[in-house]
Amino acid sequence: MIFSKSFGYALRGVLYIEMAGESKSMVQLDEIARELAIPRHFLGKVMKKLVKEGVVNSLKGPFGGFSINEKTKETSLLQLVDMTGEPEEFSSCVLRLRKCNAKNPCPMHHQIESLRQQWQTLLTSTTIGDLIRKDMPDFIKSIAVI
Amino acid sequence: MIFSKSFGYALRGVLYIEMAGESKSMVQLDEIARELAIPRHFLGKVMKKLVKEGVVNSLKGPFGGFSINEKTKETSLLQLVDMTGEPEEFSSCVLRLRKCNAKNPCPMHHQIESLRQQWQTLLTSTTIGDLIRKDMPDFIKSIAVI
DNA sequence: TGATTAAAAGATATTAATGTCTTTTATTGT
DNA sequence: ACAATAAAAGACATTAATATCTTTTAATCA
Repeated sequence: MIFSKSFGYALRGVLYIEMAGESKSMVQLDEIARELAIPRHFLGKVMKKLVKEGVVNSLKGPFGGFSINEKTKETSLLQLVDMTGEPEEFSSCVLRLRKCNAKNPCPMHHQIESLRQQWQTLLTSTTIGDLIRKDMPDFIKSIAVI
Repeated sequence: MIFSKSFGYALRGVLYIEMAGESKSMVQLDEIARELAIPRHFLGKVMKKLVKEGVVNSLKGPFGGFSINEKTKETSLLQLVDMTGEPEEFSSCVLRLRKCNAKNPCPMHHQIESLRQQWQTLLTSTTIGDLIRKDMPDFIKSIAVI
């Protein structure tokens, strides 16, 4: 496993807001949680973080809910990973060896470092908007419930 | 984070047994845990699994401890990952999207699949013996305590 | 046989991630 | 102001990974 459930919830949640927001201004937690089969209150906490970070907007009260903003589509997956609190992710030696770094590399350091770089690049260069643009029709199925 | 602590303990533990075993026939849990700064009893449980899988040998009683066997150096890192119980690892979509597979791929499916493949290949083709052979002198520092 | 040693096994504790439930706060319309 | 709505916030429960402690089992030696 690479990403936390929280990350998956955040990503699918934002994507759902993007999609459902095309036909209405506000998308409510109830609907998102129901359609994506995500625990409602837990999703609420995850979304709260994204609101604090400015990735999506929210409004309380009647006709309230969540909506996308200028930042939403520009947000990279790596940012989303950070916001949903992956503790260190790729920071230390994935083999969990000590004192492993470029100067004193473990035997697999360079190979792993290459993969890590590719992975990091992919996550940094891919934005939420990219995911929307690519192949929307099939993709809609991907974020929905099983 | 990619691998569990258990995996790291297992790998460092086996490597320590390999190294320390050069000068004595049996390496004891006490010594391994102390030198690698790993919780003793927890390491014991991890090592127990490896013994059950035949990756290392163990002997109870005085002059007992752990020792390597024919299988030790041939064991791949992927096998070690499995033995230390990563639940699913790379099995489903890392973005945690549903219904994501080769036929109905999520937008990042192919890029991620490529990285996953590289990673899997690396873990499958690298054995514990490989880690020992590569650059032992510096490497010894890597598995030891901070 | 009995004492000692060390792994194996079992029971329990801690911690972080996840999940659930209740209360509070902000917004809207009457 | 009041009722209704929906997110925010807080309290608590569950689960899995990790950690600790105790008891049991197997081996050695005197």
